[in-house]
Amino acid sequence: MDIPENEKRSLNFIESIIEENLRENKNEGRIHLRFPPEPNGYLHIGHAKSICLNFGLAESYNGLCNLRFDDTNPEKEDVEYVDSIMEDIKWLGFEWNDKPYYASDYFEQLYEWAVEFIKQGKAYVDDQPQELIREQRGVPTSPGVESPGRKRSVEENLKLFAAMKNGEYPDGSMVLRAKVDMASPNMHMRDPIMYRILHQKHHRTGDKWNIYPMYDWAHGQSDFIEGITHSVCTLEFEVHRPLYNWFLDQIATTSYRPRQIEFARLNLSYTVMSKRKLLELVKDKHVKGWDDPRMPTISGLRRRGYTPESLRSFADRIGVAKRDNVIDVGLLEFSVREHLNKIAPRVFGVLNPVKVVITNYPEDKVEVMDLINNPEDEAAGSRSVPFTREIYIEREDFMEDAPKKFFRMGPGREVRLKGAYIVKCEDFKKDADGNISEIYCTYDPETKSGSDTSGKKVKGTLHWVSATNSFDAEIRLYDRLFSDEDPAGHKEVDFKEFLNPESLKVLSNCKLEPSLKEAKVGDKFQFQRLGYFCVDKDSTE
RNA sequence: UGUCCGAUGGUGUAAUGGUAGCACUGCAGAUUUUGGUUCUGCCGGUCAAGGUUCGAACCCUUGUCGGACAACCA
Repeated sequence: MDIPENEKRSLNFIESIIEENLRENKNEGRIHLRFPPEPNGYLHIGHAKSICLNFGLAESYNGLCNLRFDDTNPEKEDVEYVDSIMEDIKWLGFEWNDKPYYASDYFEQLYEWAVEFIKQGKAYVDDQPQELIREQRGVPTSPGVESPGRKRSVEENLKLFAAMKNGEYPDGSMVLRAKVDMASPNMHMRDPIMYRILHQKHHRTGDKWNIYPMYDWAHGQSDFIEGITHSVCTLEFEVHRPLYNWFLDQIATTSYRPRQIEFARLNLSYTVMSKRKLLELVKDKHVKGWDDPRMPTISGLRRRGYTPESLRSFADRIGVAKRDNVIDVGLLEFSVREHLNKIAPRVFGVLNPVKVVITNYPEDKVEVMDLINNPEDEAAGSRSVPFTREIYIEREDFMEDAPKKFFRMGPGREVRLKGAYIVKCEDFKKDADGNISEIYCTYDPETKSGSDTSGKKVKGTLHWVSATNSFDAEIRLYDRLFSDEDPAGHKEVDFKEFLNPESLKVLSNCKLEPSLKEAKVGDKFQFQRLGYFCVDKDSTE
């Protein structure tokens, strides 16, 4: 990376740690990260932050980044999620090292290590009821009490553990616990559970296992097996770190150690981020699926028209630190607009049309106007837009009694039709309900766009679409899903109470310029003076 | 009454003992055939009190506030 010294970006705290480790040649100077999603839901913008962080760190330090599915809880996990996760990471533009890894691939090794633990007296089977174990663990402010299982002989433990594995006991009847310290002020050190009995089919290992490792026993060991050097996770795992290190110290035989580093997860205003709540929105049909354009999922944002670039620049902008944060959702929205402004072709679309008749324009004439596609990008070229006697403009662009600051059309006012002529409103007609039904204008032939010889200056420029050379389309207007800044932050009120009833508006009678006929699913456009739109996957001819 | 973590404008994030900067937002203006974009300017901040030091956002102490931890979830 060739960054001039004076423009050198300052390091975030994780980069500082990495550079320090590089200087001291820790782990032979290797940099190896991993992104470890549990395949129990779709990835959201918070995961995008983590993906950009982990894969980005690997990129900038010439290291590697594994994709590892943390699939140790078959009750919640599914291949559907595995597939969507891989798709989202690829779409974001990152490549994982080698192949997708799975914690479930290490079940055998984990089991062997556990047996070793038992032999060394570092683990024991506890057959007490779950409630009792929980009770004995105590509370953070006072020590727990030791389980009678602690005194079980190695032989007995070995026998019991093998029987657990062989499916001889029912779910929940026994666990394997590490013998650490029941008096530790850190709850995670109070003889943590390493294995539970679960007669549950796993999406990869099938019926092979009747016991499954817990997070703490699986995660650090997986890092270790894969040679991970920096294991980046979110703040809530901070208290797990002593246990993470303790387990590693028991199994490591060299100085190599992965190091767990915690950062603050992303919070976004006006949205919910927990997988549980997102799942609830999907299940209760408040949205049309995980990829509903209002969802903060990566697939939802993609469908909404976000680009990978915009998400990556967003991730850059929000930074990485350890303090809790709430990012203004406006910053995310800014990031797409910023990118789309540069790449999206400008087109004309009239969402809420009202007809305008240009009375002095020949009835059958069709003039082909040449319009610039993108003022931000000369290479984008231009396109043809037909201009005719009858056109549509936006209903909101006409006002019968217009105030001074209203620069658009009104009786007696002149405005420019962008890329065409300056027209003057001469008259209008209303229907029985008092709505404007038709507007009558005259145009000035001297004012043709690009060859204007009139010298006229007008305040307003409107977009328009030919009434005879356009087509109808359904347009969906999306707004924020929640009307409250922190929908999940109210103890007494369910977050769903804050659902924005106006988050989706479907407009059916919109008029689009002919060039849009060619548009394909995923294509993004700026409807001039309106905003950005993209072709949805369920679009029809 | 425990342990751990954190605290810089409205929101994020830099400054790592030496001029508190950047981005978003907001406000004002300029340009503009998008009330867009772009450009310029402005508003606005070191949680508190002590200490160390020539000098502290930064180091120390105490306090305050916020968060995490008591699933056979991750």
